[in-house]
Amino acid sequence: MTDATIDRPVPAPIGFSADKRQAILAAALRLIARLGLHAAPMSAVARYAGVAAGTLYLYFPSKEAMINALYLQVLEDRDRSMAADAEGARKDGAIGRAGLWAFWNGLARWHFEHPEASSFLLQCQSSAILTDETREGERRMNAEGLRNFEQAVAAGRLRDLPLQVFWALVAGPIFQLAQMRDAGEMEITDDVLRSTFDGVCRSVLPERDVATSP
Amino acid sequence: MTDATIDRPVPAPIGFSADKRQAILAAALRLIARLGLHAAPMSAVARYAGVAAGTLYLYFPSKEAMINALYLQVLEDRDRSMAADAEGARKDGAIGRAGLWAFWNGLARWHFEHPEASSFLLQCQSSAILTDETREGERRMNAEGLRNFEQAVAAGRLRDLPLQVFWALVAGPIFQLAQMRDAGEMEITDDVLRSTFDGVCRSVLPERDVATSP
DNA sequence: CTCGGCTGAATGAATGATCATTCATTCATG
DNA sequence: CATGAATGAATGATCATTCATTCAGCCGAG
Repeated sequence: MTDATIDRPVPAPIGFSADKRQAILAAALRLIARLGLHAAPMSAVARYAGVAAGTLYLYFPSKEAMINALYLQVLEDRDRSMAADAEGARKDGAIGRAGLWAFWNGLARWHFEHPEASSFLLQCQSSAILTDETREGERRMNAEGLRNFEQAVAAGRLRDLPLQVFWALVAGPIFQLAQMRDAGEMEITDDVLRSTFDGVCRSVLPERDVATSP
Repeated sequence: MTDATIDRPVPAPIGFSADKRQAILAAALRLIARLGLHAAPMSAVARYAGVAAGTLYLYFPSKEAMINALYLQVLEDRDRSMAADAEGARKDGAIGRAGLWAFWNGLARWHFEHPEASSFLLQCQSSAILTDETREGERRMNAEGLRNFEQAVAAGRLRDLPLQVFWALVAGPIFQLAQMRDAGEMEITDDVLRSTFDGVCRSVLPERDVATSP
């Protein structure tokens, strides 16, 4: 038993087949969005993913772990999508109304174009199912955004607000619209997005930047 | 069997003992807030309420019905509390910054002073457990507020926004703060409330009213 | 005032259903 | 043939819900 025998003790570091893992997560997402976190049995996830029940446990140690993994993956998808949308608003963080639009619209559009993922996120966030580790992972993901935020505040390109107040004012309305949409209480039109964004600008931008452009 | 025999076919119209019914609902609220909608078994609700498991079913036909009843009751509590807080802002609907403060602060304070009830509401709203009937009941409860809103818009005391956008801008930030608080990510101080409210004013009040008072 | 029986709220052990999870077995692949 | 991913029936645990039984309080008769 030399040191060399310790090489790659586990052949596949994450899962066996990335496709299958993905199919499982996609099935879980759909079912949880449709039925709710409570009423989505693992057996149904397996059936929907086209695998046997036991297979789920080759990829995830438990249902809770699967949901937590899915949560982080959905967050990553959202971040990636927002980063792509923000291609225009470049580098240094030229906030102002246009920069905020790039950020806000990216977040809003993702939530409205991915209703299942959006519903899943909102359910997880208010359900005591996320572990401390997952919440820690989320915090780490947001570190860069936090840095940009502080920079923008320091440069006077955002009103001087605590980060959490900023997030509540910027993201809170989006999540609220998403929830009303999920409840079938409204449809999200471009007009709704525009007028909500206009309100958000007034709440977090310095006055001189509010009216910069439609 | 005359018509007279039909008198009072059921002695107690709602439940048997209002106290016991209340104890059950209070227990359900605490447990669901602490453990989450999924992990709150009826047996635990019964134990916590100091009654036997079977007793729950003398007061509610099912767990789902119990949760829906609790949801409507919590909404009524919140409305009552907000109405009491708004004693100052009287009659006609003198909105402006002061009137909005009466409304917004009432809503916000209730959510921060009743963390269990607040958490319960947020869980229900994103979990597909509310029936159409319950949602209809909620809509009926909000009818008066809707009328006041339309009046205020017509009188130019609120910016001309669709109702849902208004609600997203006013309530969305509160719910987001409540959720971050529930996740242990922040503490709600008076400063946080003040600066959030300031942002909300900018987003929904006409400019002339934004700076009326702190 | 007292006693015996009656009512129906309350009980909690039992039931049946549903799940998450396991593991002996299968089978495709190298 | 050997490996190990995949299977899916079986397991054990947990629940929501039921129902036969209990018993506290009430009422009419004596």
